[in-house]
Amino acid sequence: MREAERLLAWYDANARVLPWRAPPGAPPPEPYRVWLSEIMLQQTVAATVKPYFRRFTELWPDVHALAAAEREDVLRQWAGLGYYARARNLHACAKAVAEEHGGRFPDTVEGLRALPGIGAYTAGAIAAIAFGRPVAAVDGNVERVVSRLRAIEAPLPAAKAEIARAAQAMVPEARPGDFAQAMMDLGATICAPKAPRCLLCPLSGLCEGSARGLAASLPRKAPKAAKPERRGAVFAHFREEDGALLVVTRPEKGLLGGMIGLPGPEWAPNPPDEATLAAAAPAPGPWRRAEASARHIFTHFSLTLDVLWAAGPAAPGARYLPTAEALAAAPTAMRKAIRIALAAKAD
DNA sequence: AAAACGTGGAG
DNA sequence: TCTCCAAGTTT
Repeated sequence: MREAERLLAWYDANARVLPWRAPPGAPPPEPYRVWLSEIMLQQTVAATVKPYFRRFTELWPDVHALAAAEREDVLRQWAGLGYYARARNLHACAKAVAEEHGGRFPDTVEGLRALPGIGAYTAGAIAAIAFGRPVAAVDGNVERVVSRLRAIEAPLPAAKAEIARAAQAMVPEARPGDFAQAMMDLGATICAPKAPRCLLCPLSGLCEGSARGLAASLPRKAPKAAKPERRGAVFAHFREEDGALLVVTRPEKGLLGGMIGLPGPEWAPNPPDEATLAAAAPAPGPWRRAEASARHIFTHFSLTLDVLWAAGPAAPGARYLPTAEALAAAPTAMRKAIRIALAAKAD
C-alpha cells in the first residue's frame, strides 16, 4: 500500500488536466465520458484525442444521442483518428447500452467487457475511474511501470499475465480510479519508454528495475516483423459541372472499413498493370497521372498510391462529394491521395 | 495465438 | 529519413 500512497500523493500534485478527467479526489466524470475517452485513447496519445473528444461530446452529449446518430456521421467525425473498427464498435456499443441497458453503462468489469470495443484494459479503466471499483487498468503505460518496478525480465507479450497480477496487487481500496490514472500519468510523463526520468519518480526508491539499472531496457519485447511494401493506384474523378469528387464507401470490414475513399484496384506487392487499371476505372477518362504519389505507412505495411485524375460528366450511379467534404470524411491515407489529385488538377 | 488494424509525434 | 511506438481489441 505504500506504493499506492506515494503514487497518489504524486498524482495529487502532478495530475494532467484533461477534458475527460475529474481533478484528483473529485467525484468521477459521467461513465459516458470515461468510456468515450477510453475508446479514443486506445493506442492514441492524449493530445491527439482532445479535439476529437470535444467534438464528439458537443455533437452527442450522452449515450442516447450517440446511439441515435447516423453511423456515417460517427465515422465521418472519427476520420483521421485511425483504427476505424473503434468507431464502428463505438456506435454499436452506444446502441447496446441505450437499448439493452436502459442507457446506463454496466458497473462491473464483466458487464463492461461484454460490450463491443471494450476489452480487458478498457473494462478495468471504466470500472475503476467511473465506478470506483478496485481493479487495475493494464495498458502499455502500466505494463512499463510495473515491469520496471518489479524488474520483470520476461518479454512481452508472454509476461502480460504476470504483469497484470502484479498490477492488480498494487491497487488500493481507496481511490482506485485516481490510482489507475496516476499509473498512466506516471508512465506517460516520468516512466517514459526510452529515457525514464527516474530522478523525478515518486516510486524510484521502491523500483527494483531502477535499482538494478534495468529500467530503460524494460519491458523487453519480442522483435517485430518487417513491414512489406504495397503498391496501388486510385482514381480521382472530378465532376465537370462543379468539381465534386467521386468517392466510394470501402467494404464494411478490414482496413479503413466503412470509410469513404477513392476507387482503385486492390493493393498488391507490385504496381497495377494497364489492364488492371483499366478494369478499375470508375469513368471513361482520359486519365492523367499525377507526378506525386501518395505515401502512407500503416501498422503492418507501407503503401505507395499512384494518383490518376480526370474531369468529365458524372459517372452514372456514382456518389460525388464537394472536395472539402471528401477531405473531411476521408481517412488520412485517402486524404493524401485527394490532396495530390487536387494539386495536379490545379496545375 | 498470431496477425490485422491508423496515425502522428518524438528522438 | 527512419525507427519506435502510444490509454488495445478482435478474429
